[in-house]
Amino acid sequence: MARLQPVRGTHDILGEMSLRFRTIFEIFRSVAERYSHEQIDTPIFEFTETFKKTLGDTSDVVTKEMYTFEDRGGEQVTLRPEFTAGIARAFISNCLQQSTPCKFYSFGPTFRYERPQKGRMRQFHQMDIEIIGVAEAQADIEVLAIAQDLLNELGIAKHVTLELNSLGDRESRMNYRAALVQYFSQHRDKLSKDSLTRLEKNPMRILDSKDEGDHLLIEKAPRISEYYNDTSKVFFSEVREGLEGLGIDYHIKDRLVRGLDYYCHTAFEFTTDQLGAQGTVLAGGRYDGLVEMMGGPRTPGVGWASGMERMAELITYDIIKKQVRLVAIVPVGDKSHTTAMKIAHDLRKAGIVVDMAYKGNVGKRMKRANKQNARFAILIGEDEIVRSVAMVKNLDKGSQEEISLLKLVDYLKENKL
RNA sequence: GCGGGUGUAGCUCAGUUGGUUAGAGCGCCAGAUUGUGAUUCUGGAAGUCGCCGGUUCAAUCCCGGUCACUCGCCCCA
Repeated sequence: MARLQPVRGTHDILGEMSLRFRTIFEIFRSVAERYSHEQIDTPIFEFTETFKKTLGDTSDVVTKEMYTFEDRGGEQVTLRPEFTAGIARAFISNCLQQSTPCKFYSFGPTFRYERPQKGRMRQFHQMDIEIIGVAEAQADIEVLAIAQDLLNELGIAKHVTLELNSLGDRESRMNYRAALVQYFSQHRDKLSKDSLTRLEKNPMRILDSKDEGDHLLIEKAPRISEYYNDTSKVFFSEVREGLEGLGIDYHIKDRLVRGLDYYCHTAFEFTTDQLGAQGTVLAGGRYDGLVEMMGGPRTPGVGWASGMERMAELITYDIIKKQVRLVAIVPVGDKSHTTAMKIAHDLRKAGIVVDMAYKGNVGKRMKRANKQNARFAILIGEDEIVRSVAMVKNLDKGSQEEISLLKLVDYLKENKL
């Protein structure tokens, strides 16, 4: 059969996957709102400049991963490859510096033109948390607490570990970066090909290299902790103490880095070994330079993003929010249709989930009810109509009894729909 | 963007050392059972063997290209 395929790297979300998404989002929303975060929805596309300015002209995301096009008015626009830039733009556009701290959560599709693999699509969905306007480490701690609560409630915390690092403030990071460049430049001949490119473009990323040969060099490379100035040290220890106070476990991974210039201090990733090469389930950090870089007032910020598809792979079936079990209305004989419809309508108005098939004899309709995992089938024939009753069959038990139409709603509710 | 693997029914997969009608299980549809489902039994539909081209008397099978998926790299959620 000739297939109509969706665009490469995009997927339809339906059936069980849709249930998984909904479960994840509802838990996310519930956790975020408990921390008094408010929802913000920014457009899924922005002027290309918004992303270029913040992500940098040389980053991979900008150079090869953006979905960019010219609209009919001649504007260069880009489908968002991440949330933070759009939210920071919205912060500036809406003059929200007047109402800091801004605690946001957001959710939606995100686009990167990449080669698809497991856990990596061209259109994927992220959940996002940001606190803008707070320079204190409490914000970092709180944002991590949200993440931890989310993972706990999704039942996947046991498969995930928090890797934590500090990049230090700007001064510390610049000094460290210089030291790294100097060190690796002395060992150019031993570096992998990829790492030679990184040395030019993004030297700190060498620390994350998967190349065996690089590992030996990385072992002896300068450590970022040796370059923290006093403010950086204090800030990092505040974050760590805060996490310990809340009982949030973490592992310091001093090779965890961020390439982009606006990142500072806290950087973290929740990773799992259950998703192949794409082990990062949730990641973020502090970005004190971002809003200013976009042309807004100097404003600190911290946040994270999490990939829903990756989460959806990890959650187990028992946590998935099941669809409410429905009641199937089964008219018996053509003359019962109108009354059956009316009963279905009344039950729906009472908040009960009802399905009535469009055709078929009783046997077919019962089969359908069973396939839909209905809890009750309600048979309504002329006989019942005359006596104002319904034959209610419990499909789990196989038993059935006549219930007065007047008591039907109460009966169904009592029997836990 | 780079390298490897895979592509047969809605799903999971057999199969053909190139040969005439391509199979199974599950699912789906129908009947046994026109006022009672999940079990059972019987029957049925469903495939241009991913697509295009090449080699051949003959290609689902061999070769090339292409598309999609997949594993890894780059990078990232």
